[in-house]
Amino acid sequence: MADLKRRNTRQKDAVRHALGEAIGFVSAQQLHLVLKNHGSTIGLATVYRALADLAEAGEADPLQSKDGELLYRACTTSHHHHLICRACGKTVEIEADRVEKWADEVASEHGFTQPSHTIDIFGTCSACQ
Amino acid sequence: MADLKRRNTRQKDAVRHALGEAIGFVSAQQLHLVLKNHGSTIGLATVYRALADLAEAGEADPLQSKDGELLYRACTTSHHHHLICRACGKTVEIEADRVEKWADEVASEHGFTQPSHTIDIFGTCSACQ
DNA sequence: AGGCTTATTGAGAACGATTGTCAATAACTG
DNA sequence: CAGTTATTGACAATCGTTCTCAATAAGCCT
Ligand SMILES: [Zn+2]
Ligand SMILES: [Zn+2]
Ligand SMILES: [Zn+2]
Ligand SMILES: [Zn+2]
Repeated sequence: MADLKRRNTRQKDAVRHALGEAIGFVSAQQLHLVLKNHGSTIGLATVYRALADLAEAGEADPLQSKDGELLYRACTTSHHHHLICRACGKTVEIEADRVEKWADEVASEHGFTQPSHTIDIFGTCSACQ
Repeated sequence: MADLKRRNTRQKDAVRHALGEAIGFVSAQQLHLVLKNHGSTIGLATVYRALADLAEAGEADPLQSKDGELLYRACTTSHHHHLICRACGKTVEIEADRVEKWADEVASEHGFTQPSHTIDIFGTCSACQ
């Protein structure tokens, strides 16, 4: 389990940048297409690996889409949740200590430890009515 | 769009029953294996179709697992959420009007309509510590 | 700058969950 | 019971993701 030394590569930076430009949550395949269209020769597997790394580093938030795809979004590092437009993907970050506390309380009330949670809100944004 | 007439089949009943026996959330493949082990000759595709039907009818709750699998559980028909043990899958149904209201308010505060949400709590249950 | 070590890349194969195809079967109707 | 057609089951096909592995290039040390 000797931790391996991470290297900074031009590819990982490209993924980070493309993710930052994206509007809402995007898939690895979408990002790969965008990068290709911009002239990059980056491989699809590399995009998958870079996104997984960014998510582990807290630089990206992962989201299981309704149809089983794994989507990512560039995010602030503090814990938060998302309000997502079903039509255009526009996303608002949500913070609510009350709900965080509620989730942990529910867990401990039932004798569950090491609580974590998944909370996402969906809707149609004002521009997409 | 002529709605087609649903038929009651022995296979769908078998899936419904097997789902009821299951401990927590289970996958179509798991149910298929269980049914096979009990002597059934049901096809895998049929299990997938039956579960999708049950979910649409509100008789089962779907859950996207962390690793992209679609899991199901026999549930009450009223709206609720789940507290799930990461180790053994034991599941507790949670109802909390406060949180329901909060989610809808967050949506409307940001101009989002037709709100819906995904809320799941995970932890390690007392038996699995 | 030059050379060494090894993490990272990219192309393609492999994988696993899910869905589509289609002839055979079996629910319902009357 | 006979006719209509929704449903079944075996298999192929799809799709997102991961694996494999030889080639490349970061980081490090002269
Ligand atoms: Zn929108
Ligand atoms: Zn939270
Ligand atoms: Zn448990
Ligand atoms: Zn709810």
